[in-house]
Amino acid sequence: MQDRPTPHSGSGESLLFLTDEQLRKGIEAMFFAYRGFTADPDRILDARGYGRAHHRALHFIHRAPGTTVNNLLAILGVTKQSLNRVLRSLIDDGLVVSKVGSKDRRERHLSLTPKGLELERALSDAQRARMRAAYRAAGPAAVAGFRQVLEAMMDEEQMSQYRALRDAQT
Amino acid sequence: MQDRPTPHSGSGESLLFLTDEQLRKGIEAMFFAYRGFTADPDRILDARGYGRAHHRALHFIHRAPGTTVNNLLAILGVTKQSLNRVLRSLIDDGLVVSKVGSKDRRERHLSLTPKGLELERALSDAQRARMRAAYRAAGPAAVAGFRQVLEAMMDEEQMSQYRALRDAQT
DNA sequence: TTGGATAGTCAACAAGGCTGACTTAAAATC
DNA sequence: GATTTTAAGTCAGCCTTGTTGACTATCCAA
Repeated sequence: MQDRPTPHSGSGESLLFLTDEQLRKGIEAMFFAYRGFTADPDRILDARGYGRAHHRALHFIHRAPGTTVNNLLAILGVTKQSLNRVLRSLIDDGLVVSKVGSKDRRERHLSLTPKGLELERALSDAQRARMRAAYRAAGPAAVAGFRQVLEAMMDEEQMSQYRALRDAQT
Repeated sequence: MQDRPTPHSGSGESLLFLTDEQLRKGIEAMFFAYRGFTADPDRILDARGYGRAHHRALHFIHRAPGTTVNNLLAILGVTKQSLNRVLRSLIDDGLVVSKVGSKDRRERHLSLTPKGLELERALSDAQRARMRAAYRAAGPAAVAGFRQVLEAMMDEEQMSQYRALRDAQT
């Protein structure tokens, strides 16, 4: 395997631990871990005929009940039609309700029905359980580092969306 | 799920930081960070008419030159047809070569052409640059924690694939 | 009051997953 | 030597989820 001792990463200030080798391990860890991260919800979704896109919509509607379609669009970073299709099936199946805005009647305010809350709960329970197990196995110090690196990996845009959610509420 | 209390500090304290709130932040951090993680390669791929599937194939062929189709199938976790479609375009475009095995002539051994190496390099340079920036911003201790949590998040299967690649090498 | 901007919907298409059935060639086994 | 298994590839057809572009409804400001 041609992983020579970092031919081109040797900018003088480069810290000792930032070899291409180390970075590559981080990249691959991210790839495989993301698969684990989504595996449990994926199984639940699959059994009910939904996909990851439905999960994302449920998650963020749950997080910010009454949010508008446009809001959700920005957070999910997809196009209107992509979201609309997913939202349509969730609404038709009675998991999400869409209410015309009272102030601005162009807007639709989204929220979960009891049935939607139930599925969201099942999904997030599964995902939290895995996250909890990983956190416990790694310990508090590792968790802090984990979050720091993830946050440093985001774009400005993602960062501000993340921050808004992170600091909101509860 | 192995939710046994782990042998580190006091169990009271170790439970304290595992609130649903903390877990939720971790989940959302993972979601937004993964977007950042793939953003740069996605732009490069898009410009050349490829997708993430092509990136994954190039990455793992680069990592293990001479690997077989079956091998790649296992690592990527997709079906033959799915991989074949992607591989076909990479071969037709002259980025990947498929050579009949000399020992077992049923097998096809895959490797990158100079052109394939060039694209792989562009993609991994971009991804490494982001990872490097994140690592630098977070510091060595955070990086260790980052890797620990990610590894704890994998399934058994992913873990062994990851380990094989991690420990292989040079 | 009209013209532009904004929120949302709908139609049609593409990428990349999937399953299942089948072929070909080679290796392994009986 | 005949049979079975394995590796790879192919065809057909499906689904989800991404895309663009055109359209409707509503609001707001000139």
